Amino acid sequence: MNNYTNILRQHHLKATPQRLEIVNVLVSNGHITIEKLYEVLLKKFNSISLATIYKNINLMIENAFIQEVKIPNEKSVYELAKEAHSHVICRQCNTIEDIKLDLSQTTHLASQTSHFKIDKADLVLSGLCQKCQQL
Amino acid sequence: MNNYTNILRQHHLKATPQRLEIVNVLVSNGHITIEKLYEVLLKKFNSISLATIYKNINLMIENAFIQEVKIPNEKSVYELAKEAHSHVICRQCNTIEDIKLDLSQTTHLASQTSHFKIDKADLVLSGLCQKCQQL
DNA sequence: TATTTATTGATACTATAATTACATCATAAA
DNA sequence: TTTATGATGTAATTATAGTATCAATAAATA
Repeated sequence: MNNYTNILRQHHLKATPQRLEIVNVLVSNGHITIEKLYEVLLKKFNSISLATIYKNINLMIENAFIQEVKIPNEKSVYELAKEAHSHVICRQCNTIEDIKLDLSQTTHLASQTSHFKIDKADLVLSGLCQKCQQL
Repeated sequence: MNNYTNILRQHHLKATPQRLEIVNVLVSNGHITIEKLYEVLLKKFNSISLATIYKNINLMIENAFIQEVKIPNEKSVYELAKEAHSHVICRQCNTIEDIKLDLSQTTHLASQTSHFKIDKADLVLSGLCQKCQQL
């Protein structure tokens, strides 16, 4: 029983090979679209169904195991749930990286000016990654 | 010739009644989905076509006259293009407000840690608006 | 005000995204 | 190892989003 089996069970999800592979892909790729996830899983399970992907992604979201990340001008990607963080995306190659930034000052200031009680900050920074800057 | 006519012409768009109303709705509502925009325009033009909405929204985006805003867990909304700003959304009533925040420190820091050349920051803050806090 | 050119609305269509039903099969727990 | 429960794959289906065509019409300009 590998370690992803435990993670899945903790979220009340049976550890099927398909799910283990989804987790595996999320751990290694980090951020992925439904479409791409299907494509990748097809390599391992040549008869996997898109319905299975959708059913699992939805279940995992319900169980707060993964979360959707909306990217300006792009399709949504999914990532394993973890502590709050922001994202950096390269507009050239679409690489997405997590980045830990302290936004407490910003949200505090925003609370004051807007009179909203703010408890979440979704930040997506766009630009060029190191590689693409050199091209 | 009202003032929206000029704005449209400056963006090389003929000032049709439908377009003037789209601008009008964007100015007063601030942020709106395609769906809702269609709904609202139908009140004024009872035979307006959804195709007209799409054609205009796309044209206006191409002409950098309006822009799409992606909101976590919600449909995209459209707003008039203006100087960079962030958004605050109420998770209860879905009200969206613009907010001007200085993110230069944050993006500068992010550039250093990520080695990305960052030129854009999309920030969506979520919480409860003043009204919904009281309910 | 006549002419050119773009826009509109109607309709049909295409594309993409997501869900359902159900028989078969696998996992987890007894 | 057996059984109950839940997951999978297939296929059909529904939902949602967006585009193309084109005749009629309106806006801009000369």
